[in-house]
Amino acid sequence: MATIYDIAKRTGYSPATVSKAFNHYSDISRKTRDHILNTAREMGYLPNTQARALTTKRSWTIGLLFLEKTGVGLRHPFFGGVLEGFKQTAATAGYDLLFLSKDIGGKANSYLEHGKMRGVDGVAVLMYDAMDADYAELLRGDLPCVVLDSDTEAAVTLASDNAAGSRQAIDYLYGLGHRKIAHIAGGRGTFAGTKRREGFEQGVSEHGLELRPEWVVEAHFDYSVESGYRAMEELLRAEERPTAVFAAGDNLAVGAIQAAQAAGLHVPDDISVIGYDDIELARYLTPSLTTVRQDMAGLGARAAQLLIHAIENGGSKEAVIHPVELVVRQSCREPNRG
Amino acid sequence: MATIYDIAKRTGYSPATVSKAFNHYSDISRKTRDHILNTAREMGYLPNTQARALTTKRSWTIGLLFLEKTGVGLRHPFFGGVLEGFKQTAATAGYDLLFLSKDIGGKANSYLEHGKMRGVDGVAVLMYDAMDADYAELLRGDLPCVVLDSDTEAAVTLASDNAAGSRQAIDYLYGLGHRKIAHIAGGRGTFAGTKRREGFEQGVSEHGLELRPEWVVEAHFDYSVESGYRAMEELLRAEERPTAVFAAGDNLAVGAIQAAQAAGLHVPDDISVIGYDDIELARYLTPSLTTVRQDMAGLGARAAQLLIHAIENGGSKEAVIHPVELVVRQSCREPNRG
DNA sequence: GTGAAAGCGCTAACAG
DNA sequence: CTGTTAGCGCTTTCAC
Repeated sequence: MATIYDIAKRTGYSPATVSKAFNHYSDISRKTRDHILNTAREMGYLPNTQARALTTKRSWTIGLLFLEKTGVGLRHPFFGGVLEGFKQTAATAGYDLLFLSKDIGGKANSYLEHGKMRGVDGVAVLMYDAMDADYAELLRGDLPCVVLDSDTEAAVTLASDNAAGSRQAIDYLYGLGHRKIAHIAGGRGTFAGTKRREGFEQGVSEHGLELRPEWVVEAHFDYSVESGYRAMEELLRAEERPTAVFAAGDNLAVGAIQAAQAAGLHVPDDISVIGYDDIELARYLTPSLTTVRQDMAGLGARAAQLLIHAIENGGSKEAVIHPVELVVRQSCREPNRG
Repeated sequence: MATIYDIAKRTGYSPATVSKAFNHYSDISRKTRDHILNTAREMGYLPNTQARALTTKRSWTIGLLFLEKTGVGLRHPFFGGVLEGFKQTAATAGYDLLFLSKDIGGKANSYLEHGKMRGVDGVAVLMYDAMDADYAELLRGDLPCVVLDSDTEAAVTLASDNAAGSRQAIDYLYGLGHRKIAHIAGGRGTFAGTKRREGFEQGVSEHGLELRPEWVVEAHFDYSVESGYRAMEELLRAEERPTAVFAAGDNLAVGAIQAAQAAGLHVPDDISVIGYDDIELARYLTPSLTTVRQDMAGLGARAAQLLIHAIENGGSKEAVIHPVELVVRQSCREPNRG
């Protein structure tokens, strides 16, 4: 691999001048620059980012944090969408993405250590476990961070408008005539889950509806179809059956619908179900799923912007809210007047 | 950040000795090593991987290649699963994962350039576009590569047993009594799609079944639900309607079922549908989807092993086949004898 | 067992 | 405008 020394030798300039040519320094003649750049191209020169990072203390790398528990993170369509948006925006700004783990071949022992060893410029926490001490350590550290769906004050924060989304869902169900509304919650320890539950409770109480404890069941925190299925089974054991269910995620809603059908109920005739996310499949289910759409790619892109801004300009630890949108399809209808 | 010089100063040893202590050199006394390691820990020392990579020419980084077209790669549950398995295995072996793009802030112009600039030790091609010249350039380059679902001879290759999977699907349908079997293919330019189509054709002809051209429709290469929907619409316009459809992906199958239902058909009573992948949702659909299961996490893990082996031992460009498994659920039944 | 010295490829003052 | 020098943090001969 050619180095700037090779180019220097070939062009007759010094390595320093060659370096300047690549870094768009102004104090270099246009002619010299072109000459250098051209021969660099001829020689197939590629800058060595490691060497550059060593002196500049800037790696142009962003660390990515996902929950490491199996089946939770990358497998979920929501995070796939977010990651895609994030990656796109980061790449355009010149940043590469590197996954952070706490145990990388036994070398690093925490996310923070891993990030520092690798010299990442910042880290994006796309999914976290609030119970995880390593996550807290990371936020305490001095790396710029953006955290998705969190309310930490230790970092820039980006959340989808969980409260408003839940409210819209409840308002919609209420508008259809539902008075017995249940909730499949996203699991404690999940910021989004908590916010959506709060939104649910608030909506229900503002409409003066009854809020039965047995109408709120907590799914496992993985937002999986299976968790939704189980939660719905539990819901259906309630003394009085709700006429509508607001699930804190589309996967949960899918499981819920499945469980309802397995119990001999028809959705939406016997029970309405509304989800949250708007995953690709939502529109193709039977019945197609009414849900609160999160702009996944947009969230990812915004997260990347926020992090990059924090990296490049420092700046405050703001908390940004990203809007959501109710998507009406066919899994809800007016309740049975039976 | 503490460096080995700081540790050297503090312990009284030289930087060279400190370095040796970390790298498990044998010519260093146990006592010295422990002393160095302990004070390193006290000082919160973390090795700088960039500096190390600069001298060793080894970054312990693997480049990851996904199709960059929106909505195709990361969003697909199959790749989420594969990536998860890959990540896990790579991390255990001490490798970090970095996404490769062809245009990183206008600096690199191809995957190969990007990988070389970053000094990755190898690259995993998890999804590719055979038409993409940059992909070909990458394989021609001197970086160790593993390619998923490909038959290139320029790299280690790992494919799920597409032929056998398709055969199992066809055999199963035949066994149920189907004689008019259609195929929604995964799109030209996709190795897996091609193999599955071949498996289909072979199975059909070996059973002596009619192979009508209008019973094979090519979906868009993105394996999306929408593509499946469109393909099924086309299939249903055929002069004679098939009694069963083998779709080259679960997403395609979901779309196909949806389209069938929209056309007033009942699955599986009027038409059977079988998929390929076994995504999480498959079991929760109505009807639950009979499909050919790919071991996503296993594929990812195996891909990582193969690549790491190639990196560390060089070795031949073998082609590995990963087994699949038919999962019978409720989207297929014996054809209507009407 | 240990250390001195050189070098990986690049950038950042500072001179000229 | 261009070049000299020093150094980023680490590893690697090769002496001792």
